Amino acid sequence: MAPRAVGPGFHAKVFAMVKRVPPGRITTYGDVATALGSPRVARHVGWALASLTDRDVPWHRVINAQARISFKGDSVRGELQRQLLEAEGVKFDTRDRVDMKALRYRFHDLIHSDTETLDV
DNA sequence: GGTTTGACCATAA
DNA sequence: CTTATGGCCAAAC
Repeated sequence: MAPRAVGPGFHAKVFAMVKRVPPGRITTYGDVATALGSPRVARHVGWALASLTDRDVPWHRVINAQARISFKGDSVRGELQRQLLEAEGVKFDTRDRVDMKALRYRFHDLIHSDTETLDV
């Protein structure tokens, strides 16, 4: 694949949004997508990051709603992401899960917190 | 310009 | 808990 080196449009928003995430914090694709205006574009968020390679975008701070690292096929990226997060102080659970409730970074109050998943 | 795909999410079983 | 299915939308082919 040969992605463009310039801002493809939607990706630009994703990149800018991910750049907002402070170190030691994590966020989910859905949150980024919601912050962009539509929670349905969650797939594009990850897909946009897929085009990333060496940029100022902390893609490793973006995980899925399951509080786990998502990767389809190449597990190498997942291991790398885990190392990058650990380097920032993010601790992983025994099942490779992070404390989303505490580390989840919210871009704005635009996200509905109606459904609170009470687990554990 | 139609088809395929994809680092997802929510819901159901 | 895990697995399966549908949906959603932009970019790549």
